[in-house]
Amino acid sequence: MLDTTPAVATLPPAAIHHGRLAGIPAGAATDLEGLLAGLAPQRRRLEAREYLFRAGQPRHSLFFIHAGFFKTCILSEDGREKITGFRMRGELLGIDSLDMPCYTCDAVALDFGEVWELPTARLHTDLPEFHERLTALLASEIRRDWSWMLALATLNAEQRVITFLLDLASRLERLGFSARDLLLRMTRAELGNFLALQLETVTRALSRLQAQGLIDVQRRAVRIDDADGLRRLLMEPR
Amino acid sequence: MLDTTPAVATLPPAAIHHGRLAGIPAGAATDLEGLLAGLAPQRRRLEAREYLFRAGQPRHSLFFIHAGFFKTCILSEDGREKITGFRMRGELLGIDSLDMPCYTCDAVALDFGEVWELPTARLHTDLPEFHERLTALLASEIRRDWSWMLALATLNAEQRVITFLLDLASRLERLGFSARDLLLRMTRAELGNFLALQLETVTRALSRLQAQGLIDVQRRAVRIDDADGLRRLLMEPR
DNA sequence: CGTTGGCTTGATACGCCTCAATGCTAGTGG
DNA sequence: CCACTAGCATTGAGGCGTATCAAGCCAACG
Repeated sequence: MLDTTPAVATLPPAAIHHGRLAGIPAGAATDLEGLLAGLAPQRRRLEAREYLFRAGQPRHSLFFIHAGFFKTCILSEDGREKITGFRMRGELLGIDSLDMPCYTCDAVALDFGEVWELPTARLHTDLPEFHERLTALLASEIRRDWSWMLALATLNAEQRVITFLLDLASRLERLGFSARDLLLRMTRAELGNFLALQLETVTRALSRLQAQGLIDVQRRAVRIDDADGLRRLLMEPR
Repeated sequence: MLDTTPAVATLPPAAIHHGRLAGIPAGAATDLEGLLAGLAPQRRRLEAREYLFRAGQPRHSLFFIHAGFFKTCILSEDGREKITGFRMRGELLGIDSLDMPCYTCDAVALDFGEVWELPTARLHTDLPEFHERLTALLASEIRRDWSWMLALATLNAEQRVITFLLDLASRLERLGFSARDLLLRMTRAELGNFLALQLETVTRALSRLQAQGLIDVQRRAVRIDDADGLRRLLMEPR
């Protein structure tokens, strides 16, 4: 039987971020969390595929992700869609529309999730020092986006998938989870959308990496067997 | 003889942003400009291809573009490069590294240029209300990046070039210049880099659009003859 | 007037997309 | 407990769009 929590098999129960709501992680708190907890924010739980907000809805709050995985995506007038990022615990949703009356992207839970609602009005009055943090978060989102733009423009399909896996691994590790055992919360189609590839191409890339013995793929469960081998492939011309 | 200022042929001399330094534009000021002029900032002039700053250099200032065109680009460890944007009068350079001790991208003048140096320390003390503006600028840079990520991921070569031309036209128009007569300040290679295409592909796309009578290309001078025709091509599947 | 950097065009190759079929897993209801 | 189903993932075959390589062109400049 496939364990649904491969990423945390070796970690204390407190670190479990998978499983149902009982398993809300207590460990691996970010420093942001302590700051925001002082506001006693409204908490909101979401089910898989539930929208936290949609582009166009009036915006009054930011949301701190306390548990779960989210995607943010934008939609053009003619229906083209792009996932702009996969967001996890410790990140904020809604900062891209801080200066707007309405949200400018959709935020969707990929799994269950819990967010803390942070009305921007209250942030202003109760937590003025937070403004500084917000600037830093905005700037780092820009750098992150640029870095993905670079990756999508200069790497081939296999290299993009590798970049995604290594990025996910390092983010999970920073939260206290295993950097070897990943559980992808998104479909191949969503991954392809984010990486500007077709879902079949993602599948093929994963299969090829597995054939080379670098990773092990069991549908959404990916084990990284040879991170250095993956990094070596990133160095190749294209 | 090719006029080097085709974009402004029908505009008053004050609006000329091309030509040599004598032609620094007086018109089309952004509201930011008035705010910043009060600081009596240090001015700096740059020649074509001159670096305003490079990634890794200690960062103390933002720069307001008073005249000229710039590109910002990032470089990966293994030498892959990506132009993250072309910046013009009224925009700020350096906001992406606001929270860092060093710049995280290169900023290069594509032509002559004049910038106003804004030491962040002074901004804090002398212009506290600017913080709000900065947040808005950061958020809108994120949305702009996302919008380009969408374009690069979902449009074909020709459509990307069209999107670039229409975007440039509208930005120039907002500054008070012609939206029909564009003068590209970047090489085909730079344009290709930005659009995630090879320079030959950019050339071919421009040639094809010209063959359809939608634009007229004379090297860097591009005249938009049928903007609606261009927009119609954007709607097609891909 | 030669040189240089940038632009254009052509021929060919190749990586990814597209379309189609099959497989796998989890969930559902008999 | 076992069909049955629905959704997602995998694999294959073939076509297409862009990259690559190569040659020639053009304008600017010393």
